[in-house]
Amino acid sequence: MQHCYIYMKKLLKNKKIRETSFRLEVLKVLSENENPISMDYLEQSLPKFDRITLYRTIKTFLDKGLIHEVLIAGESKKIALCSVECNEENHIHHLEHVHFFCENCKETFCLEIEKVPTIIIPNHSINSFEIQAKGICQNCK
Amino acid sequence: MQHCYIYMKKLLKNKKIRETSFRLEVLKVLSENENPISMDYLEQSLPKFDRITLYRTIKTFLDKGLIHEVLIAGESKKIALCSVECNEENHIHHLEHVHFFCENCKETFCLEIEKVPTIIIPNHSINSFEIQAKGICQNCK
DNA sequence: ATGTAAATGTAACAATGTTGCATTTAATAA
DNA sequence: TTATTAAATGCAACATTGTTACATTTACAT
Ligand SMILES: [Mn+2]
Ligand SMILES: [Mn+2]
Ligand SMILES: [Zn+2]
Ligand SMILES: [Zn+2]
Repeated sequence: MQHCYIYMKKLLKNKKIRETSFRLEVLKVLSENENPISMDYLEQSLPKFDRITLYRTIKTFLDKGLIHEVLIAGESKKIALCSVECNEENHIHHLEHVHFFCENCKETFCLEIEKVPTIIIPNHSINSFEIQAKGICQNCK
Repeated sequence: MQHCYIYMKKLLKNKKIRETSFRLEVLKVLSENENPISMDYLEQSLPKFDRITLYRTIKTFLDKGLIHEVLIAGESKKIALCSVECNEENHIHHLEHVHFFCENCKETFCLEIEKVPTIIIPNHSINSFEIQAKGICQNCK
């Protein structure tokens, strides 16, 4: 994950989000954390911030598909950067995005795994689905 | 789903939750709704209630495994009764519990489907996992 | 450089969740 | 049945989280 401003500015531009200094600060914190972070952690990581502007920033980032929510039962809501799309140098395919919560270190991870077999629910048409797994992470084993 | 008080009282007893009139009222609303409901809906469905007691009731129900949370990205938190365990008369096996959000009628469903193939994440040990699907439900097709 | 729509900061407010404590109640023992 | 006791409740006061309105500032296209 790159943290430089040029990269972050490009991220905003790609998603048609106006570049402001505050949005770059928020994006910097998100970029520095590989794993999903809570609003609480985000606020503590920002040097100075206006609470209302932060809410609006998060809403904008969510609406424009720059970040996504990570909801694990019993855990506080977290957010994480969406993974970058394929480009000329780097193609990611046949991978399924899952959320993993480690019951030992309490950390939440966004993981890309080999595509799991299609889920079928009789008489329902599925447009998308999410998987949240709990267990013991790589580092804690 | 049975709604009678004898059944609800048994539910509480089985989970070692003290029987009180307020808890029976909450349980009644949950029993009357097959699908997960929001706190907001629950509050509006209770004849009279104390907000603080309601929070504590929900916490107790969650802790004792009588209800479970249903978290869908972008939707408000919902709760639903846990399905009844197997007993002498009725055995349920090889079914996986999934949450389905209908993008048309905006309803959330708890569904039991044929067991999906095991999900494997390299170097992680999975104790449990949840699936949240979005699409069009049975009724809306 | 200028115009304009978007973003920000301030304030006031609304909704949601928590804690302490005195009173009431349910479950248990006598 | 009654007495005992730990749990649940209701109230108040508080803390956290999220929203709205509006005047000011800023980004960005012309
Ligand atoms: Mn993720
Ligand atoms: Mn469910
Ligand atoms: Zn871990
Ligand atoms: Zn539907």
